[in-house]
Amino acid sequence: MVEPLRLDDQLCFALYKAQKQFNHFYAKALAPYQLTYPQYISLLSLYEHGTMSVKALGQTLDLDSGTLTPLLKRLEKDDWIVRSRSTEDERRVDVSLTDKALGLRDEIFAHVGSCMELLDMAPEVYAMIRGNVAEVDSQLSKIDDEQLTAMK
Amino acid sequence: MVEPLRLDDQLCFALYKAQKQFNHFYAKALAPYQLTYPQYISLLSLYEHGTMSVKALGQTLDLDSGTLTPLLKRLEKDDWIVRSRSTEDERRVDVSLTDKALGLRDEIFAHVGSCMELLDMAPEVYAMIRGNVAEVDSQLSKIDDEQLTAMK
DNA sequence: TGCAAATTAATCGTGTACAATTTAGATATT
DNA sequence: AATATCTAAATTGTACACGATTAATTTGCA
Repeated sequence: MVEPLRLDDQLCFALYKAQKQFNHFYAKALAPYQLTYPQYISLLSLYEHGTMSVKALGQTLDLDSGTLTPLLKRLEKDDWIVRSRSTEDERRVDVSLTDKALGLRDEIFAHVGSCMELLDMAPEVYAMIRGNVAEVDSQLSKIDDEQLTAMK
Repeated sequence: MVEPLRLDDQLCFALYKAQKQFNHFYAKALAPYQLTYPQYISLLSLYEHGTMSVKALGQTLDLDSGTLTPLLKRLEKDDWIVRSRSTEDERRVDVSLTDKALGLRDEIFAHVGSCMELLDMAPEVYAMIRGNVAEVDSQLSKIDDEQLTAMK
C-alpha cells in the first residue's frame, strides 16, 4: 500500500520547471548582452563584492571551479572580466570586472529591472515566495548526506 | 540612479539554488538505484501515464528530444525502459517500462517517501510553497518572447 | 629547516539542457 | 498519384553542473 508519487504534486518538480522558465526568461532578457544566466549572476556577484578569487566567487554562487573556470574563461574572452594570478598567494586567481562591465552596469540593471516588471508580481508576494524558497533550500542543506545514504 | 540588483534579494537565484539542493538531495536518495533526477522524473511520468511516445513524455516534463533521446538511451541500457518504433506511426518512438522498473516501483516510492520526511516540512506548508512556485512558473510562461526582445 | 597536510585552480568524465538542423514518415492539396 | 507541408525523433554544437583527480602553493609543526 505505497502512496504513488504524482509529478505535479511535488515541490522539486515545481522548482525544476520554474527554474527552467527563469532560464528562458533571462536568455531572452540578456540576449542584447550575449550573456547566459550563470554568467549574469557571476557578474552580479562581482558588481556587489568587487574583485574576488574564484573560490570566493564560487562561495557566493554555490559553484566550484569545475563550473566556474570554463565560464570565467568565456566571460574573459568577451571582455567582461579579467582573471589574474594573485601575486601574494599564487594559488589564487583573482577575478575583476573590465571597464566594459563597469560601464554597462547601470544599463544592464535598468534593462533587467524593466524586463522583470513583465512578471507583474507584487513586491511583497515576490519577497514572500523568495523567502519560502530560500527556506526550502536551507532545510534541504541541513540534511546530512549520511542520513540519506544510511536510509537504504 | 539605478537600483542595484542584489543576488540574495532575487527570486530567480533562490530558485536556482534550491533546485540545485534538490538535485543533490535526489542524487543521494536515488544512489541505490543509480538514477539521476531527470531520469527519476522520467520514470515517475511513465509510472503515472504508462507507455508514451518521446513527444508525449517530453510534454509532461518540458523537455525536448535533444535532452530525452540520450537520457532514454541510458535508461534503456540500464534496463529501466524499452524504446520501440511505433508500428502505426513510424515517426513515433514509444517508451515503456521494463519488468525491473515495474517491480521496483513500490520500493522506490517508499524509499524516496521516507527520504522526503527528512525535509521535515508540514504538508500544508509544502503544498503552499509548491503552489506559489507553480504560480511563478505560470506567470513567467505568459511573458511573450517578443515583449522581451522588443524591450531593447 | 624540512616536510606533511591543507588549500586553490584546473582538468577530466558523465549527464543534463536547449537551439538549430537533418532525416524519415505522415498528411493535405492539387 | 505527385508534391508540398507538417510532424517526430535524432543529431550537432554550445554551455552549464558536479564529483573526482591533479598540480602548484602555502601553511603548520615537529
